[in-house]
Amino acid sequence: MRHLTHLRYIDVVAREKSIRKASEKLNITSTALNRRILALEEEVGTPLFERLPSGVRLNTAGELFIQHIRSQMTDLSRVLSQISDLSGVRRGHVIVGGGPEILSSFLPGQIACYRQDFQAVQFDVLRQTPEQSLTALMNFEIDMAFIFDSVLPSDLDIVASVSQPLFALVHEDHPLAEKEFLKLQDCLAWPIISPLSEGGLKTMLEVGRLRTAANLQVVIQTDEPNFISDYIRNENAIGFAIPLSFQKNTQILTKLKSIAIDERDVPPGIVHLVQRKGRVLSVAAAKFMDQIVQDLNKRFPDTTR
Amino acid sequence: MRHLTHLRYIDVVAREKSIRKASEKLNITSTALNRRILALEEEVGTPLFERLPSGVRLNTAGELFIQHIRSQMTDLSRVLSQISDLSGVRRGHVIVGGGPEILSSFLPGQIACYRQDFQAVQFDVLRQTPEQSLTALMNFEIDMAFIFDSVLPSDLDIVASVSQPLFALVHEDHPLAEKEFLKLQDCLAWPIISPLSEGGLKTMLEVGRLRTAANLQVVIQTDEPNFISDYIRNENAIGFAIPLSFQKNTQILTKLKSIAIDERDVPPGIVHLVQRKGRVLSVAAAKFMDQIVQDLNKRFPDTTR
DNA sequence: TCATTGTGATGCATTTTTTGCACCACCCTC
DNA sequence: GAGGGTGGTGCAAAAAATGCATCACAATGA
Repeated sequence: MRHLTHLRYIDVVAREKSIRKASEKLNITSTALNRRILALEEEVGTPLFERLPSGVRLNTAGELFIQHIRSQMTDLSRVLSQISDLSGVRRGHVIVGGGPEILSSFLPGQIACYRQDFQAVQFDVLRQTPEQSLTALMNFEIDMAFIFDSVLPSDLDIVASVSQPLFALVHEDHPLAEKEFLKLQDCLAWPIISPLSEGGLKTMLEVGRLRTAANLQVVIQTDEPNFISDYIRNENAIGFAIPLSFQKNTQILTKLKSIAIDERDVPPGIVHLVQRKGRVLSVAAAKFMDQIVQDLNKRFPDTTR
Repeated sequence: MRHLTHLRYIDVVAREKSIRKASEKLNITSTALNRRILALEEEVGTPLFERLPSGVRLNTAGELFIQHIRSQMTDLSRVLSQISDLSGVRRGHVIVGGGPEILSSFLPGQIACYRQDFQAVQFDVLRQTPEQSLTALMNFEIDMAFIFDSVLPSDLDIVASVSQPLFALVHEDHPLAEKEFLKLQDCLAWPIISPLSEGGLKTMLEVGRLRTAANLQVVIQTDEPNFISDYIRNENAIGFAIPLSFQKNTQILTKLKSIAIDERDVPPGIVHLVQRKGRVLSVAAAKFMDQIVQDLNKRFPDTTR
């Protein structure tokens, strides 16, 4: 869409903070791009960028304008999505952000399920920290995000919240494998694979550690669910995960067993599904969200929305 | 703004329901306009207009699209207004709709007051029936409207509501002129100038008529405040108005007197200041609204918001 | 029935706009 | 002060938008 292209130019310049870099990304000359910007500033009647020796940067007017541009672009794609929905084929582009916890088992399942019905919908899945998700939401870069156990600003709409107790992952031959549930103290004798990044799982485990004064033997720190599951197939170590990361997934649990940690030791974390406040999503994204919320409700009846 | 021009083209075609007529209005050839539309439909991927022998008409996709276009246009002008507000000079364009009741005294005073501070703001004042105001609001043709005693749909935001009792207008030499207030029965002996259009004042008077079984001698029907005031300077007739139509206006009341009608005879009507639900107005329009609401609160302390 | 008048669509020449190349002026780093 | 980075500009070529003349079609009216 030609119209969109024009807007995208400005957007990319703002992101790249350099006309030349942006021009490469857009496959046009810096000249053309530069003149476009000059023309736009002429039309608006005031400069939108500060010129620095190292590139350009949005000034206050530019910040206002770029916000408008971005909201226009997403609005347009929403309308186009609605329009093609009229003709029966649901098209669209859904962009989802989230941490490693939901990227391994839950989200792939959801998207596969959705695409059974609507083949023309394309998905972008981004691995992000909670902070990245928040700014991406505000900049209209993603449609929705999963945020695990993090402080949420007020300019977000929480679409669903699901409580996630901590589970230990062990090999099926592990001495603890037959237990129904574990106290954190039970893990002291074994090597521990701890989450790496701050927040989320790591915080949950940390809380448990402080509560129970358990001196866990952390031998590996990583956030990769696949690494964890592969590793505990080799050594009798203990990994940790939340149900969203392994439920319904046969692959990751092969020869493994998940055991609930006593909630008195480690209180459950909460995963929020959020979107930018007040934003109207495209038909495709909205329906996808619906599906997720319904599925969460089915699997975790205490999900709130 | 060039960008805006493109959007306006489509908008005008939709309004005129004819490419040729629209092209005249836009001072371009029908060819150019036609091709623009074809190109746009190409980009969107589906026709937006039905071609009829008598012109064009929006189809469903077009309706969706035009709504987007209009919201984009007003959004853009809002952003531009915000941007120029950054540099201290408040620019902008405020479009207000309303019935004759508010066009005579209240609105001119408000706009004059506002423009004392902000000379660069331009106003459009449209005389509209309540129905016209409502559709104009929904189509982004006006920023705000005054609606007098009419049913309000739920897709409006009521910014302020002010209760307006009925007043009789008589010449200062009129036998009734010295009274503090009037019963409707007091008016039976004199020629009456009644409002013409349905709704608003007319309805108020009608309610009073039914309640008190007063058989008023209607000799003239008109909605024009100026006509009414001029006429009762000549014949000892009685006109009717609400405070918003004559307050603070020396001109219209010259040699005239306004007398409150007993509220037990005629219950007060309500004037609502409304805007499209959820719409963010330009700085100019928003500040103007603020001023109005403040002024209404000062003059009619029972104003609700 | 046939001419008239309205509608939107299209081929082609013209005008306007946009783009790309080469180059300038500037700033920072080394 | 050389080198590499930035944005800005003059000029010619390329691309896009426009206008004219004309077509096809439908409704209207004599």
